[in-house]
Amino acid sequence: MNEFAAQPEPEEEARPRTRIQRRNTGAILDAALEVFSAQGFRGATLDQIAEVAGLSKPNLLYYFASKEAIHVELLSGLMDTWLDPLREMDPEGEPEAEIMAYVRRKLQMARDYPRESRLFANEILQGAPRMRAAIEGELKDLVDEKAEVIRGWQQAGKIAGVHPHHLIFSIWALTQHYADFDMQVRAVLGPEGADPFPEAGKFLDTLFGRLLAP
Amino acid sequence: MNEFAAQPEPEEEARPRTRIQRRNTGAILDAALEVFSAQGFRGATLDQIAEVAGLSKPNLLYYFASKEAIHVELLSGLMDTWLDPLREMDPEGEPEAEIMAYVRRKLQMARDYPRESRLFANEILQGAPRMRAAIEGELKDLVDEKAEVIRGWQQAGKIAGVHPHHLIFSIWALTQHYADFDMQVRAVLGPEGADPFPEAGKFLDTLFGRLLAP
DNA sequence: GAAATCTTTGACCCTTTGGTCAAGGGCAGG
DNA sequence: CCTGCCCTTGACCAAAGGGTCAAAGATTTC
Repeated sequence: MNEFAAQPEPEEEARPRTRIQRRNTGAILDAALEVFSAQGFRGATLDQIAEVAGLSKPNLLYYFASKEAIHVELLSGLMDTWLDPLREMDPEGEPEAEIMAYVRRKLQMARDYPRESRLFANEILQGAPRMRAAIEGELKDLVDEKAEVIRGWQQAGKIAGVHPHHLIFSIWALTQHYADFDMQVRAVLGPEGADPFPEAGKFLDTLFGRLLAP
Repeated sequence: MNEFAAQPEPEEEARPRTRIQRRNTGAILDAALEVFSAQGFRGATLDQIAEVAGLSKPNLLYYFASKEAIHVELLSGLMDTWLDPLREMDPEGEPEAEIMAYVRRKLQMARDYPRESRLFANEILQGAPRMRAAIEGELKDLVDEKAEVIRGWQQAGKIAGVHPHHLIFSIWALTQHYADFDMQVRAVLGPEGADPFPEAGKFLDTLFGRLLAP
């Protein structure tokens, strides 16, 4: 062991240790998610985030180096959660059931995590200035991998031979729409359709059922 | 149906008269579309818009009262263009063909007017603070009307009996996705899929063909 | 229970940004 | 070629917003 050893943590910023740090960084990230997803990066202000988090602005900046740092932290944390439903798609499973299950998981995410969906949408809309690498790397790789699985299923005659990448895009578009365009969906459905999701679920079941039938 | 139809021009600001006014307001609105759609309302600055328009900032404000006024002008001009493809759906036409044609028109708009699509998406994402009225009025009314037409077609057994409103949402989601998430689509498809639209068109033809078959 | 360390914040700073204004430039009509 | 009305802009302004800092409060450690 030379004296250059003993580097406890190889990478970047240390994660929160104390109870109080854990609580505050958590509160900040949650508040930031709230504000960024509703206002976009430039639309959000540190004061707003601080207020939602119940902290003072300088206190925010004690935990995060900058507004940008908070945003980056949110996004990088998000990517995994976001891709999990696709990761779970099992190459060994029953093809149609696997895809339908993926659709349902994704719709559930739109319902349960609309803020995350909007944060993501905002970022992509602006050309993903802070996520390009993750999109072109991690995300593309996973999609390519799963597209290959789907192609296999199609060649085995298990499901219809539609373009795998566009199939995945269609799942994203149709499910995230209910989070990202929530305001419009609710406005159009009016008060009767208070919760659009049950009906959306039925609709998507039909749609993908028909699309995938061999 | 109602007698509140179009009045000549009783309201607000006078439209541009002179050649020079027409040219400059045009340049400003085009520049603003460029900048707002790429950066969002708060992300855009008057200086950026002025630069793209080739005018000085005070000169912008000679033509428009405020940043907000430019935005509002853009959005209200947009609404009509945006709904036109749906308006064209003919109740007297052949049901499946009418809907398929609507899908194609909408996809073409996503390809030809991505900035408008993103401007719209930005606005809805933020909860439509400047368009709520138009969404809840004009847009909802048109959608309700067309949903009724679709329901008629379904009861006549011409197309499958899927939820009309969600059918329309699905058309919006699937077509606008190619404009709003363009960056992601291209990143995932990689260099081979340089122009995603031809393949997207084929995919959507299949998808809606299968969905609508009675 | 005092030193050492971690949290918190009031006050402050400087840049950005939406918006104003008075004065100067152009251009049409007489 | 002069008068009057558009058009244009350099110079400002005030507010907002990201970020800093020194000092005061808590906590933890020994």
